Amino acid sequence: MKSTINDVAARAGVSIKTVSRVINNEPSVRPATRKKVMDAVNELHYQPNLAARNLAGTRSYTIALIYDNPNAYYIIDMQNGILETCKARGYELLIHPSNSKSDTVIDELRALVEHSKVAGVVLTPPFSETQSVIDEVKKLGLDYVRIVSSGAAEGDEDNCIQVDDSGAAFDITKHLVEHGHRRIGFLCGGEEHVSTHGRLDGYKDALRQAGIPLESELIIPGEYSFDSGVAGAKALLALDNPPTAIFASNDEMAAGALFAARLMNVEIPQQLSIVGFEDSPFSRQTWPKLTTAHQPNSEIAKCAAALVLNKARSKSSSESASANKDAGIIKKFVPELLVRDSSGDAPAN
Amino acid sequence: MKSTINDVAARAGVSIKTVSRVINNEPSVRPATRKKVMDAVNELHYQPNLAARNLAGTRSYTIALIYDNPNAYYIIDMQNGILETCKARGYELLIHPSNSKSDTVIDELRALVEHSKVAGVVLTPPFSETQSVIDEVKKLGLDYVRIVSSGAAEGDEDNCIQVDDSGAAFDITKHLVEHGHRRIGFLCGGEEHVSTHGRLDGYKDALRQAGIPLESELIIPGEYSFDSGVAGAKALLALDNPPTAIFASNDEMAAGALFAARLMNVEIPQQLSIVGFEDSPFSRQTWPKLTTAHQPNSEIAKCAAALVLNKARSKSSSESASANKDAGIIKKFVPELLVRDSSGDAPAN
DNA sequence: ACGTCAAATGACAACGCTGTCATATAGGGG
DNA sequence: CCCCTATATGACAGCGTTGTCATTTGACGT
Repeated sequence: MKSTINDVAARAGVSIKTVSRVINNEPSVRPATRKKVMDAVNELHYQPNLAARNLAGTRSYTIALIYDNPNAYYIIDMQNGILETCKARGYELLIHPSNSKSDTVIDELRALVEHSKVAGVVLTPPFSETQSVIDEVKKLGLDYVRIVSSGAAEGDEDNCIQVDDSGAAFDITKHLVEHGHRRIGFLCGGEEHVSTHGRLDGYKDALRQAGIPLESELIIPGEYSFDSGVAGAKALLALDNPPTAIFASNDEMAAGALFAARLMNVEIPQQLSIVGFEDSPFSRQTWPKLTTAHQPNSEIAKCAAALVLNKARSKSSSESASANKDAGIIKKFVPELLVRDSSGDAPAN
Repeated sequence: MKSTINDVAARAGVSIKTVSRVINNEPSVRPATRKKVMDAVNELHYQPNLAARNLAGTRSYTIALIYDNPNAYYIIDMQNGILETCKARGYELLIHPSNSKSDTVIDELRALVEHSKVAGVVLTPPFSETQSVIDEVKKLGLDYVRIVSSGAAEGDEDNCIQVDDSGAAFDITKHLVEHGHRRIGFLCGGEEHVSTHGRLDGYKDALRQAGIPLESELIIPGEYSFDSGVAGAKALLALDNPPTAIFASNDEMAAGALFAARLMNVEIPQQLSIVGFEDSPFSRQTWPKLTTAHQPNSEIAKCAAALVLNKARSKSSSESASANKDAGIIKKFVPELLVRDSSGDAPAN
């Protein structure tokens, strides 16, 4: 039933080693031979056995995704993106949810390496932005890719897929400014997230460029949660001179802001514009639907996976040195403004 | 660094086969020997190599989770539950999102079996309730567990973890009745889901038991989406004699109903009670927070995984026949009523 | 003390593949 | 046409475990 390398070798009339060479894209195989083998492979629908490969080779055919994120939609998108790349290249995905509060990741990482061979890991925030984790991964000699907010890429750009939070926040703010808003409230995400700072920076930059003075009373601390969105919006709307627009650091907070507005009988978007960030399914279920910034998570994941796989592969010397193998891998994403119904012109006043 | 079975054998002063026997819980090992081996295992932190096991044995140490569900929270819960069981028992999880619209699952299932050995699969709705998929899984001789709405368990109870939708819906409806509601609207989920019918049945049963006549105008077809919740609630509230409570088939629809109510200036829960189902994160982000039925998804997943593993294991004859190995595995769950703020006494009238 | 037999243990091949190293083969220069 | 060399191919040994089957051990009855 399941054909092995031996079957292929027999059918192609070569040794199993030659088959191995072909399926691993190693050099030193005559084109004619390569074709014979490929034909046999196709006829038999041969697929190399992963367990055997992992056992025999120095390379591994498994990568791990390390995460701890309460946002299920984000994780699912990540998984799907990585899975796509893995499937295409014959790798396996090991998913590894962990807890960023306790320090167990480090140990788990070690176990992962010792226990089953892992070719590389994809780290998502907050692990991707935690120095101790990064250090350990390096120490273990693992190939890795970090998905991070641009600010956290530092001198490690080669191993990062960046998300340009400040750029996207700039765009969003600019969108509001262009609609005549001059007083724009900003609801911050959690202090500990790098993205929080990036988004705030983008907001500030856009105001500065538009010549609008920063007003600290309009910047409210928060923590990426619905409740903090409600609270923040209430605070803003209670000001003597309330803003005509609110930029919430993510969709969940924006949904909270929307509710606060409804509560206080403020019409959206006629009296107040509200925008979010992330384009989570949330943003389509509020009413009105949220203007937000779309973050192509599964595309990001696909690129991250492709990047780790290339890293892992390039270490295997027998590999034919393909020149620009990283072609097509986008390393910096800027979430795109998505105008929906929760934002509009500033009230005539 | 990474210790192998050989290291353990050497340290314990036995052959590797004996070590193998011990770690696989096979009979015919003297207690004293077993202890020696276990000591060595612990001292060396020995973990059997999965690739080798998969390669050598007839058993496999990988199970797959097959799913196609837009609800990311549900999937994540499932994954976490299964992962917990797997980790505890030294298995690996292969996640396999698929598309229920196209018929590719069947082929993918075949590939899964041929390609990498898989000990068993956990099927979630809708695959778990699709006959062609179930048939194929059986044909492939795979061990499987289906997570299904009770109605779909038929004569296959041994392979099912059931969720008692009708029972939970009964409880929810009863809760409303006990608060004096006599006219209760029901927003249906999608026709194609078995759970839709189960939930509706529970609603009907509760009314019947309370001696409340069924009124077809109060039962609105829908499809488990926010929009359909909005539409359904609007329709109900527009009736000449509108209901005093609305039972939405899931939280998303309930959120929609909440919005429709706000729109029409209906106070919740003073003028109208609204309840959902599922206890998704949604239900805590609406305002007021939703009364709903809590479905312990990760617990369900844990049991499902334990069940497949037991099945897979029992086929290995060398296994010491542990009597009631399925002890502790719950095979029928009834989601539990969770009263929050969106439901209350029927208006005095 | 001895034979008996089930229970306990071990030797060894095999799983499907890759890495190493030896061997064969094809061109190119004399 | 032969030798040399680079290139192409193959033989074979592992990787860490389990399955099979042979061998040893110990408890028991005599």
